[in-house]
This record gives sequence, C-alpha cells and structure tokens, in this order.
Amino acid sequence: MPELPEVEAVCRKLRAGAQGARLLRMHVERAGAVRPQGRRRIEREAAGCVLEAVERRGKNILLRLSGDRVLHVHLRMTGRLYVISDARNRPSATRVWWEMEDGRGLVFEDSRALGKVHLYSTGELEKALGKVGVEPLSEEFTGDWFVRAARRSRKPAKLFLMDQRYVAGLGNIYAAEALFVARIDPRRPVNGISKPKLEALHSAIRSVIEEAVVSAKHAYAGPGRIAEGERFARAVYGRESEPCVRCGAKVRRIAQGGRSTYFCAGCQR
DNA sequence: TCGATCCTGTAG
DNA sequence: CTACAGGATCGA
Repeated sequence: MPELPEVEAVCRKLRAGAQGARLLRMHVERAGAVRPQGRRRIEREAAGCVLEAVERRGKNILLRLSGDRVLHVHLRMTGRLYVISDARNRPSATRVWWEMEDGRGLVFEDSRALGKVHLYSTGELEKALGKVGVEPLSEEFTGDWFVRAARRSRKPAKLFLMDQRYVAGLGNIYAAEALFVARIDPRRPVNGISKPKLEALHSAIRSVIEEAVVSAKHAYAGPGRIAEGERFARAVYGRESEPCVRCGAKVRRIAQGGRSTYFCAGCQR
C-alpha cells in the first residue's frame, strides 16, 4: 500500500505521538513477521527500550531504540504502523505490538502479512539498508545524478523507477504518475531516453513526490479513513479506459514485471 | 534481468 | 470461481 509519501506520513505521526516513549514489552503475534527468528529473543531484546528517534529511508521505517538497537519496519503492501490509545483494543490483523507505559499501544497491523519487523544493532543496520538508493527529496537527487543512473540500466522506465537501488521510495502509483507528467512511455528502456526527457522525468519525480507528501500528511495518518479531496489526485493510475486528462486518448493498462502499469499511449512517448 | 513466490482480502 | 493488489526477494 504505502510508498514514500505515505511512509513519511507514518513517520511524522509516530514522531509526534510516540517518540520519547518507553516500549515496555514487545509482543510478536506472528513469528514470520520478525527477525531474528524466535519471538522470544526479539521480544527480550526490545523490552524496555525507549523509542528515541524515527527515521525513514525510502519505504523503510527505522525506529531508533535506546541501547544501540534499531527496529526496521517495512510495511510492504498492507502494513500499517500506528499508536492506539488503549493497547487492549488491537485489530485482528495485528502481527506485532508494543505496550507503552501509559496504556497506549504501538501496533504493526498487516492483513496480507508480507511486512517485516526486524531488530538490528546499530552496526548491522547499514548492511541491511546498503542497497537502498537515493532519496528523491534530497540534495543528492540531482538531474545529473539521475541521468547517469539511468544510463546504467536497460530496464523499462517504470521498472527502473520502482527499483529501490536507484531512486528510493517510488512504487507502482507514483512511478506511473511521474512518467505521465514527463510524457514518457513506461515501456521504453531508460538508457535509450534522451537527456532532456530524463531531466523532465527527474523534476516530475520531485514534484509528484512533494505533492503526495503534502496530501499524505493529511490523508494517511493512521487507522482512520482517507478524506476525499485530501488525497493525491492521480492522473493515470487506476484509470483504465478513462480519457486521458491531457489529450483525451484512452488510458491503457498493461503488465510490467507482473504488475499493472497505467499510461496514456497518446501522449507518453 | 525475468518469473515465481511469499500471504490474505476483496472485487467482479 | 478468478483476477488482482500502492512490494521485495530469490533463484535460474
């Protein structure tokens, strides 16, 4: 479900509501969701730690704990991470949860059970995140860097954007939206795209992600619902057969890497 | 670089 | 029933 903007919203919410709190006990309801294996061990190692900081790297959430430990949470498709006011009142798809001192609970809920909660020491962290690429909202993400990165891959443009080793944090939706803004056919091998087009894609990624971060801040803030009008306005994603908002041609849906890609063959070339 | 695979819920 | 899902990893 979540891409960079939604994960960022989760992190901000956690900073506001849970940073500085002590996590009295950790409870693993589903062993497959955690590493190291063995719920006993991870529960013991996380017990009593203070949540000192919340960071994000791409779609990865890092909960910095006292005692040089880090919880690495990945929401994958359906994961959610949020604080509830009463820890006894947990949803049925809770995979992992933490008791807080005031009776609240930090909950990792995940209906599809693809998400992960890993516990590392600070030293192990870089190895685990070593392949995560550049943050699209960072200074490092320049047009020149992007053009050079694109030259190293022969992947179709959309699969390149979704590869976390290059740009970190784009998923199926925002990759499609950025390609639409830049008017690029998602099937084109990136290394064959002209420099001006790649520069257009670079700035499209920036603007799409920036706008989505603002929307997600309001819309995606925990277990609640998404308010209409606060959500990022998609131009192509999920709009199969609808007229393109730019040229009127029918939006198409194709498969790439086993996933759906939405685009307009009329104006994306 | 590609396809299969991990899981479960929901829509058609 | 089948198709599909806002993701990532593994093996060939």
